[in-house]
Amino acid sequence: MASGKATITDVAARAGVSIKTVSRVMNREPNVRAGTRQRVREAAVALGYEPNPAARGLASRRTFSLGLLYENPHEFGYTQRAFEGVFANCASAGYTLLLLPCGADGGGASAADSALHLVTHTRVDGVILTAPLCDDDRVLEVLRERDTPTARIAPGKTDGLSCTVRAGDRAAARAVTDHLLALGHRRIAFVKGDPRHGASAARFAGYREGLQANEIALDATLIAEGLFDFDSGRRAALALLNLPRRPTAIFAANDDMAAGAIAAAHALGLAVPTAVSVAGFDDSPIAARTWPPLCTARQPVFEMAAAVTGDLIAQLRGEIDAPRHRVFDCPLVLRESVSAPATSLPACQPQGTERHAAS
Amino acid sequence: MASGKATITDVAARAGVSIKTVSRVMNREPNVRAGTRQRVREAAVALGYEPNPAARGLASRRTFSLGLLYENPHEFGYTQRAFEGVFANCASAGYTLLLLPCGADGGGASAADSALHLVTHTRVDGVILTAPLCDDDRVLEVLRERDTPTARIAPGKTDGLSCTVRAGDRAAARAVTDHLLALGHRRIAFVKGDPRHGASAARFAGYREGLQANEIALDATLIAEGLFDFDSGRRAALALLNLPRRPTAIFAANDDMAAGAIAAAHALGLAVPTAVSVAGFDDSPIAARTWPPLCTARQPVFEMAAAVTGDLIAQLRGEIDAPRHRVFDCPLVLRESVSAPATSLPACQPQGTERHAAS
DNA sequence: AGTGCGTTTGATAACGCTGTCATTCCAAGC
DNA sequence: GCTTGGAATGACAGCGTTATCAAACGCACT
Repeated sequence: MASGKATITDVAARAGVSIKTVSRVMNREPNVRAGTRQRVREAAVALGYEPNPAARGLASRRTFSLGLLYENPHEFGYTQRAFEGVFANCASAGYTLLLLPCGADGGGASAADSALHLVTHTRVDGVILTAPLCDDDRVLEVLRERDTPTARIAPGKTDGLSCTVRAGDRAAARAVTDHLLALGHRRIAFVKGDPRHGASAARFAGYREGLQANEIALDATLIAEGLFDFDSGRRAALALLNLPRRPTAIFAANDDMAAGAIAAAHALGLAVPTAVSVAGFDDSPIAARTWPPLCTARQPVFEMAAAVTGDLIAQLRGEIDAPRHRVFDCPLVLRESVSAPATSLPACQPQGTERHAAS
Repeated sequence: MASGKATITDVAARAGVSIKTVSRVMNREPNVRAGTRQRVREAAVALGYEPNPAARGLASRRTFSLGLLYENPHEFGYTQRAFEGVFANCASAGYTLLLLPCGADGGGASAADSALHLVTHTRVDGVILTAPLCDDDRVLEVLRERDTPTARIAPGKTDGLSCTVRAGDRAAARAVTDHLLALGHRRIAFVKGDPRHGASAARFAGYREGLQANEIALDATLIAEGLFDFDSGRRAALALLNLPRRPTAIFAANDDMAAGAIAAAHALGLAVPTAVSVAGFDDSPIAARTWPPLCTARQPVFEMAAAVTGDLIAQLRGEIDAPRHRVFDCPLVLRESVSAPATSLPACQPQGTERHAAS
């Protein structure tokens, strides 16, 4: 049965009603008698009827699709997890999802141009922005001009117009710092994240707060700049670990950089966590794949993305008036890359000493 | 100028032609005088006209969108790279891309149901399947029933109906094996991939071929089963490295499992590559993030995905008649996880001895 | 000038649905 | 029984394109 060619007219004929009533049933509109509704449903199923999205879109001036705009991520695995969360909610709400990578390494077009394309050419009903695009003024302006409802994942600031979701970055970074302090670390280095991301500053603030609460002065030599990617983390850690008085712990603002820090430690023949502890942030897929596995704070990206997508759809449906702003906790994930500092630091057997200088 | 509300009628009026002519110009159809074409183009630009995809889809019975169906991948990072490649070509050809994760961990619906949804509800013009879905008979049947042009990435077998692209798995696995042999390894273990992937058998065949060419008998105790994910690689390596006569090298059928093997070696206090060499396959993002970095074969996923997408679009446009089947080379990537075997194996300083049993 | 034929253009009918508004139905109230 | 008003239903006009087919055009030949 059902060759996918049935139209609303066929269903209407079979159910003995007008096409308008079929339309009402398919769109879950009120004011249809229960019996009628039932009959229409059965006819639709029997014929394998699926509304034609193009016709629906043309008549209703909606596309039932959302756009997810993102930059090619330094944060390894983040985008995919966010996508899964967004998709989960789109699918259940009957929305279609368009991904749009953009930015320098994303494929040519500027972020604002991509956003423009999304709203003019593709005509999505709403747009979801991930960091750092969600703080890009030109992108936001384009979307505002077109009155496109927008949701933002991990923005630096909320704006009272768009739904947002973010992690409790400061509190979680504070918890990681407290954990290191509780183990006895006093020289804790911090590798900052990409300054374009709002989360970077918040995580750094949590780190500072933790030190302050323990009356440890901020040591500027222990603060390094990073960009959220593996290599910037590796380089930052290399510099930190070559310091005359090197830190006993490195807290990197995300896992990818922390993985880089672990690699740097290995390269210098410093065992983790014996010689130096390393903590990250996110609990991204790589956190469980380093050796030793990364101690980190779990950012529930899937859940965050799903939640904000739900809010956006609710807004599109007019179910909520004011935009929602959600904050998710990031629980500490204890893994082996962190331990109490050694009282003295024995020179460790370097690893991979005999390795080649390879391509 | 251009508020995105201009219709084809506006453009026609401004250019002084009929809407049909505008349509012809917008669709690059022949038989329009050069001057007319020019005038229409200018009018369209001046008004900021963008064709309405819904109207276009309704009238032409096409959606100008493709679906990418994939299982939530064990292969870490693979899907995202494939997506980028597919997207790159869709965007330049004016196609829109719909991602559809499916399968057990993808979000509920079975693969065949997802495929059905794609062709009935979303009505994509074509579908791209990644392994292992591209060898799923039910999925293929659904698509064939609906006459949906299909492209397949890394299928086990070609079928003469759909465009395909795959890596030269056997040759590349052979090259990795040869490399290990050339360094002097004789006890080379192999961790197989997910048997549902066509690539698994091909890579294993390459490994066997390499041994055979060097007249080394296949040692069944050195063959382990894996599923392409980190943990199955870790477990397989753990077993192999606990063998009475352990291998001097482990060749895992993909990088994620190889990363697991490295973790296993570390856990047993075996230095990589001093005590045991580890090679992977894919050159996925994790390959550069392990310690030591992974020696592997580079599978050009982006390029493969882009190529097969181009073929699919060409097929949709009727530019090619018979489906194309492409094979991509996977060049060897030399990195530090592989070296010549030690003549004798000194007991190594175990790493992370003091680590906690953490959560 | 007239004829023929391929090229260029346009009038108009779909495409399958939703929005608007009129109509019908039905139970309650007098 | 007769009104009344809200709930249920339907007729019909778009929505902005493409497809069809006919008309007009322009050029090379008689």
